[in-house]
Amino acid sequence: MERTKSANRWDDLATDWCPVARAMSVIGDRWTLLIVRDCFLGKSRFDQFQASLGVTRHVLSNRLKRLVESGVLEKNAYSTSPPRYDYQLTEKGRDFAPALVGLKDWGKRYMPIRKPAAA
Amino acid sequence: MERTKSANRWDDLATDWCPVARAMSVIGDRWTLLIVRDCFLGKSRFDQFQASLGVTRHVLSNRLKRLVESGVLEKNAYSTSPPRYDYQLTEKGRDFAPALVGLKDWGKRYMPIRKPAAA
DNA sequence: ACTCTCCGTTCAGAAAAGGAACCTACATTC
DNA sequence: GAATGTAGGTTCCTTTTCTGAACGGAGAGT
Repeated sequence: MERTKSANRWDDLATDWCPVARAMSVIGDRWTLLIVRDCFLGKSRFDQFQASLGVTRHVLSNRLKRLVESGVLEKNAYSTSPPRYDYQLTEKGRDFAPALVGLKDWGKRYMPIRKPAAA
Repeated sequence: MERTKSANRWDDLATDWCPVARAMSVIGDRWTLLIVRDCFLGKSRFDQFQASLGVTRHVLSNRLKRLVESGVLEKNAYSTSPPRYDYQLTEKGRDFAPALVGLKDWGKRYMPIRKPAAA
């Protein structure tokens, strides 16, 4: 593991001077932010995320793992008889709400809905 | 909701029902948001972004192209004698400020600076 | 015993990102 | 007037990540 090299690659964002970059190191990967959005919309289970996003199970698994590691989500067993888990927002995750609202407002204003092709 | 094929892949985000997802279709790719941040910090030229981010020129070129296409940035010739261009935020880009501030605040609060390894 | 659901993991192939060199067009210096 | 430098890219090849689809395990239902 040599580090001490790159000027600033993606994996170094966690230690960047800029708080936006550090935020991106947690939620900047493809799909991650949309998983968090789904959590705000009440989704909490693997298959719910998968159905909602259409992301591959492989990537979803990876993203959930990273979100738990970074303290945005918590993995809880909601059933032990069949071992089942769900993912809940932590305080760190819930406090992401203002940023998400900012993105929502901008998207609402500047990215109006367009139909995919035609009627 | 028949979608004919993909439930919801990355490239379909532009037409998603959710404004956050539509926002992500513009600024959700790796590095894109940090380019926008750099614009807010006064950077405007290709090599400035490249030096600031450490992203490859190839990816940077692609991201700038897409940001111009989506109306977040404008490409202007600031010199014709040596042909030189810079990238400026449009109104759409400038109005991204609240979202960026939301991310900054969250990063500042929940992603404190950690030193890369040790001295 | 067979099937179903939920929560993943594994594998091969496609797409994206990384790294470095190269190119254009002008300006400067030798 | 040939080499050198600078800004803004493009091209090429390798490495990493994502996709798509199948497989697995641990109960539950029938």
